[in-house]
Amino acid sequence: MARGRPRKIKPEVALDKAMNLFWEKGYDGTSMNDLVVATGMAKPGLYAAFGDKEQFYFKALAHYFEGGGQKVFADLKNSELPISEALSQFFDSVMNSSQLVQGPKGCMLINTLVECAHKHEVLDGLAQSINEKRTQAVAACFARARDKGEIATDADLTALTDFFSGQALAIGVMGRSRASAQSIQHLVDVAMSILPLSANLNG
Amino acid sequence: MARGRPRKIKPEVALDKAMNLFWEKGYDGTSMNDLVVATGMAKPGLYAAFGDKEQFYFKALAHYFEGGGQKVFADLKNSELPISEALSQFFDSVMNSSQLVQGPKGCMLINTLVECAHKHEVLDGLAQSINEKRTQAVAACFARARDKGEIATDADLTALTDFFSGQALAIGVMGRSRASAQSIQHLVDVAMSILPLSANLNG
DNA sequence: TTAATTAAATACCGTTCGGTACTTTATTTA
DNA sequence: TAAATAAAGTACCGAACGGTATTTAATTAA
Repeated sequence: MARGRPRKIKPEVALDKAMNLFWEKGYDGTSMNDLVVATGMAKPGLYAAFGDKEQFYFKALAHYFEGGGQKVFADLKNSELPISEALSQFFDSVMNSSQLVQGPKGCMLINTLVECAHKHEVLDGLAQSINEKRTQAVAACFARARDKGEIATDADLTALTDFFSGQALAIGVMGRSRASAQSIQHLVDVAMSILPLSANLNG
Repeated sequence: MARGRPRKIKPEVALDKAMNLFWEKGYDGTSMNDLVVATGMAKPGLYAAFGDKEQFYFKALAHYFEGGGQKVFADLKNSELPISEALSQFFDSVMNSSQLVQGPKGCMLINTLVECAHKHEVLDGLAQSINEKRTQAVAACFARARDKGEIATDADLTALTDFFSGQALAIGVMGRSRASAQSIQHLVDVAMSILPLSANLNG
């Protein structure tokens, strides 16, 4: 066993609680004292475990991605389902995450891009990288669909990718601003109705 | 003429400069001292003219709406153009405003919804109200198009409204996070390609 | 049982925050 | 020219901020 006084709180548990607080209240809106209360760790312990506030937020955002988007994006990228079903599953995941009834609202990535990425180079780098991963997952999904003959060969896959990837941004803002579940579903339904337009009619 | 020492700065000019600063740096990211520097007014003058920080931001957001969205929404609502052209103009305006090369980035309404609306009831009220006005303008546009016979009578206008109104949210986040103009244009192009699906084929 | 180790806990640092009291200056009216 | 008015300018308030030095408590290795 490790020497010295044992930890009262597992750092991974503290990080998860910190993530939820940053998610809900944002970077500037969350003070280190708020984090002390939320995690149960004393302030010097937080600095020892996670570094300064910027590094702490960075780790919280990385944890957010690892606990959610990473798998969702991989599922989309690797799905063997028809593209309409793969995208439906993707949007279901995005909606579920952005509309949690209790706890933080919206998408922490989008909150970061809007609130604080432009002021913290390090956070901007991570946020942009996660943002690109989502777009790349959608792109991979369309490339696969084209290879499988589901999509017309003359369809503009880049434009379709930008469109479907961008819908996640709208969903995140709607979740954050407590739009009705119905209106979010409407947005997704209409967006999905694009797909038949691009279908390979010879397939 | 007014008695007493004359104003060094016109309040309307100061409000416009304050709006730009709030737009760029957000509520928590903008300090009263920042506003003193940006407006050229001393701090007690700001409080006398605009109230406390929350009231100041409220007036800045209202000014933002009056100087942009209000006209854009009215144009969309009252446009006699075919709906495809009316919506194209609407999206052009939204893109232009969200992609300003110099100055604030993104859409101040969306920045407000994401960053601070949930923490300030008064700001939330105004932001929600502007948000609804955009959706109502899109709805009015579709209702008119239906009355003119441009849209199939069985089309789901509510869903189409939520979809097109929601695209503005995606555009705002993309502008804020410095997405390429091309990717934003892609999103709009694909979204607009929805319209023929809803067209009245007998019209 | 003692020394070494590690974390908890407290108390504090200088800075910046939103907000205001007070003094000074410029102008109009009497 | 004197009184009244209104804004500018300065200086400051207590509180909260991010961050840290120091002491205390709990555990393991010797």
